[in-house]
Amino acid sequence: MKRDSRLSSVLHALLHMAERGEPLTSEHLAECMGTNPVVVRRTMGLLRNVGLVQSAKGHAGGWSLAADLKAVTLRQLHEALGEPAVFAIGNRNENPDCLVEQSVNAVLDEAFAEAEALLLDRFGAITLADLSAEFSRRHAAHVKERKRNAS
Amino acid sequence: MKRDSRLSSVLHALLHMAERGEPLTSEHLAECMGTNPVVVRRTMGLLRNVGLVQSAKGHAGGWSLAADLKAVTLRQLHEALGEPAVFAIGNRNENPDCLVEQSVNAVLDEAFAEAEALLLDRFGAITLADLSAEFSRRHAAHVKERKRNAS
DNA sequence: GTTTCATGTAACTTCGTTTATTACAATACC
DNA sequence: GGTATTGTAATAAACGAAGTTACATGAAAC
Repeated sequence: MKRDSRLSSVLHALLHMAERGEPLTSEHLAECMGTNPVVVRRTMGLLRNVGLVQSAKGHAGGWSLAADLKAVTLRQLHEALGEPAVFAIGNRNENPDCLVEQSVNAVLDEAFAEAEALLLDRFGAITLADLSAEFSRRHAAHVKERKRNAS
Repeated sequence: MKRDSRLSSVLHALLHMAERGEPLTSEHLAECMGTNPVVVRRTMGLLRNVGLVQSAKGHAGGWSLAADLKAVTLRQLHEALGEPAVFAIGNRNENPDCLVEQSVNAVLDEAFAEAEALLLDRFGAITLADLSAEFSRRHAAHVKERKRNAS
């Protein structure tokens, strides 16, 4: 089953944008994410629709953040991407006549709903600032490690 | 995103098998599930591999339950099906060099792991007997409703 | 023992979805 | 004006899941 990795992609892109501070072109982002500039524009366009980023054409144009890192949650991003299906597993038929299947669906749906609620709740509690902090932590550890190896 | 509905399918099939008590052919099951006999054999074969059902060739052959309804959990079935990916969302690259992406992955993975643990936990607590009971409840309600409408 | 019914399984095809690509219009800056 | 960049439609490619065909195997009926 092929997974939707757009959330992961945009997070990657947004953090790079936050690091840099100047607009990054679709081409640059595409290269750094191993994809295509048009795909980047399509995806980032969804974030622009809800005001999370802005884009500029022409010289020195590109994409830049339009919101405070502390104010953007993963849940917002998930919603901006159109709330794609969370699960790769599901019912065969959502509205079956068969009572057996209806029973199966009801029980499965409940379990899925709980797990989805938990996930979205977690997403709602994680901000871009949290991710940025996680990066800083890893970056510091990385630098320290490199230093140790060099000496 | 296309979902893997095999868990839903096999539950449907297993409950029908439990209702009937006699072996059901792949063809019968396929018809009642809106699919193909070969697909049924492929899928049920996975359950046979772990001893949950048995199959018989020839006249009066077919598929029948080989375990107690109370002893079979959804989690076992999920495992028997090869533990297919639960989520339709995931990381773009599981082992990136980029520290930014590593940070993103780490945070996302943690959230997914929690939600998956919850789901599998729920699956572990639901048996075929529970589903059968749910069906009986719905069946009784259905019969009652039909009676009421007829009078 | 031959016919019929059913599973077992490999190989192939079809289908739907997602992603990538091409192409070109629109716009901003120098 | 020329160049860099986004915006977007249309198309192609890639992929995986499901469906299908074909045939071998085995068990029961007659």
